[in-house]
Amino acid sequence: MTKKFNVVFCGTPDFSLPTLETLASHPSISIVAVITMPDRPAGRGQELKSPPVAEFAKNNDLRLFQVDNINKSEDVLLALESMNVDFFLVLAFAQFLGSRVLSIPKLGCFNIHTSILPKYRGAAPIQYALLNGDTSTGVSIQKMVKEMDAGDLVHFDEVSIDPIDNGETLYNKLKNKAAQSTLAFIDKLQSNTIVYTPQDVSQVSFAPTIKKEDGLLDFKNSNYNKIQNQIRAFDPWPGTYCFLNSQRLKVFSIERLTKKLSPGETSLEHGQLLIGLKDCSIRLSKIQLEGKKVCSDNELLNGLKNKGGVIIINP
RNA sequence: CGCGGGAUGGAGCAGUCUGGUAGCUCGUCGGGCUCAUAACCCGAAGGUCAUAGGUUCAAAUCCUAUUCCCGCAA
Repeated sequence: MTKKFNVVFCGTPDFSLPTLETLASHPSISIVAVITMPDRPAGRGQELKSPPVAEFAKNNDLRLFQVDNINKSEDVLLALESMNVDFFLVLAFAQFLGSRVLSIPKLGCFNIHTSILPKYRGAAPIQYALLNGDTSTGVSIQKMVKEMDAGDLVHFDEVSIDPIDNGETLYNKLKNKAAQSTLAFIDKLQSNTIVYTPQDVSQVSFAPTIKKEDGLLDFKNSNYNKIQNQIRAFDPWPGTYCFLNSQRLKVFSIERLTKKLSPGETSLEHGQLLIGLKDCSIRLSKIQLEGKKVCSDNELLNGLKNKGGVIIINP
């Protein structure tokens, strides 16, 4: 009879679901607890919403804890300490685990990270891979230590980044790959073939949290690749934007043109919205004015002819 | 009840404040001019003005309620 592992799963958004489902249906895994963030007001109506992981736990009768800060939740810590846990699996949890939590499970806490460590430690590895125009990234599983994303690697899988990938498609690729990597990791645990590989400290890079303002397009000081990668990386969140006569204008796709414009210069031709970059000029082909729907530059300009001129401003 | 914008021919928008004949830029269809064109000219079709009530001689416009879409914020 094979050993059955007692596992605690920590995660919050939909990103965690395939992996959680994989665990839940694995014959060698017994999920003894699921930890996630509390319900929060979300969306336009500010209605209280449960995180996807909480929904899953409720629907599958898993023991669920929803806490803001696990390190300060004494009752949860005591409960976890009494459970004879083999290991924690942490994926997109949005909380830091302190040393007391790390010491609870016998085998340790393992974190699934969406880059190949030591590259892109931090909160936004997916976006940074796209921002930098990387052609591949991956999923790492590391044994957690007190320093963020700095633990020994126990497993990793590579994932290719195609030119058409954006934040959403890469997110989905990695979401599913994380579940596969988890299976491979469990196999290693069962066969006792885990190798702990320290990270090469000289190769460390960081991917700090993305802020909404990071989506501001600076046409004047950017070249084509930078703008293109920015749009890819931040699609669909947080989105990229500039300003059209003081109104926010989201940019969804651009086209490269041979037309020569000086950096930052705007021009209207044949119903197209053009702007110069450092190395070429582009057309803003799919855009959205605040309060409006996504449409083409042509459609937007048709409507604007009833109003005034058009200027793109980058504050 | 977090803040704000919006719903008008197939598309994007004016018109609403100050009630009185449905308008603009496109697209579509037909014709003309071109070697030709995303060019230009002429003509045509196409709209229960989101929904339901109310006020009025008269409502896209004012009042009330509802539905849906979107930006911010998280």
